[in-house]
Amino acid sequence: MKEQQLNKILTKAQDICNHSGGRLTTKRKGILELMLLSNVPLSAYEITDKYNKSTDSSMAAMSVYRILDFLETEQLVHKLSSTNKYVACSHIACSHSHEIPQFLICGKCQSVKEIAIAKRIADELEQEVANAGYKLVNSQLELQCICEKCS
Amino acid sequence: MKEQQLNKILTKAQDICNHSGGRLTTKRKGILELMLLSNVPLSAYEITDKYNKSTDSSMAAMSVYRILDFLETEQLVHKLSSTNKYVACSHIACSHSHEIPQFLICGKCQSVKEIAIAKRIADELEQEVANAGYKLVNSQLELQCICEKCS
DNA sequence: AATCTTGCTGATATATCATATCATTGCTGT
DNA sequence: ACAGCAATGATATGATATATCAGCAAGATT
Repeated sequence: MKEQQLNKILTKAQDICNHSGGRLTTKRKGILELMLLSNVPLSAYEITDKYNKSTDSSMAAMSVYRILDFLETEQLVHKLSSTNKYVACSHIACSHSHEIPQFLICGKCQSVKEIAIAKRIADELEQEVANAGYKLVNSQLELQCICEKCS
Repeated sequence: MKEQQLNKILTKAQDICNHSGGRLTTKRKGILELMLLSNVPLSAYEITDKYNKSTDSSMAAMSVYRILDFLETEQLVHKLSSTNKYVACSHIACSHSHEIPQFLICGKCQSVKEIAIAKRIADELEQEVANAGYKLVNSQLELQCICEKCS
């Protein structure tokens, strides 16, 4: 990722936080930056290690979990519940409103692509769920895939 | 669940294991039965506790994990990776070949309904994934819902 | 500016989920 | 009966996540 692009995203993230009243502190920003620069999802403990190594700091994992909670609330990062890892949102700098995220997770290299599926499919899925008597509350999908490079 | 129905399922499970060369031992059968009788997915440690209470036994969690691995391989149980819990397959006694399971997980009461979505939707989903350059390897979906009773 | 309030972080403990490894038991086929 | 292999026991440890209370820092109120 180019530095210019990174800065643009971080600035937008700052805007989002300002707007919601949250504070994008130095540490929170540091965690977000680190996640934006990672090609793969990271566990909370991996994030902790990376952060501490990159800053000669010693933040506890506990703090990282709290910061991840915050960033999730601001929709700046997503948790992949199938792998217990976390990724930066791919669409922070996009102006359009956020779609419900869908993740393609490569089973070989662990890379993740965040896509938006056609609304029609999401609707059909919701209809199927409704047919079963249930109401869909969150259609975030985590799909186990093989990426282009690995296949 | 009626006892007659439970026995039918357990007999079918026995058949499946015989066919694959696996052994449905007393303990494995006990764990499967316990899971079939549960209305909600259970964690490995919850299964361990239930089993030990129901039999004055003291199986270690380690053994339960191994047994769950076995039962998963035989497709008698499924793991819900979004919640780290395990459920008995709803279709053990069905004669038709197994579809890829899709789970509707109630966010309030934790109950789970295992459904098969229309093949057309699955195909469309796969096509979208292909458009993104990825290849779908496992389309098991875990959908966060609210069930009829809870809504 | 001093104080207050709130939210952020530190620190520690503990709960929960999962795997590694080696020893022992017990079926199964010969 | 015996050898071989699958299943289980036993113990240790790693990985993920939450609870709780104390201290600190930034903006709000006076």
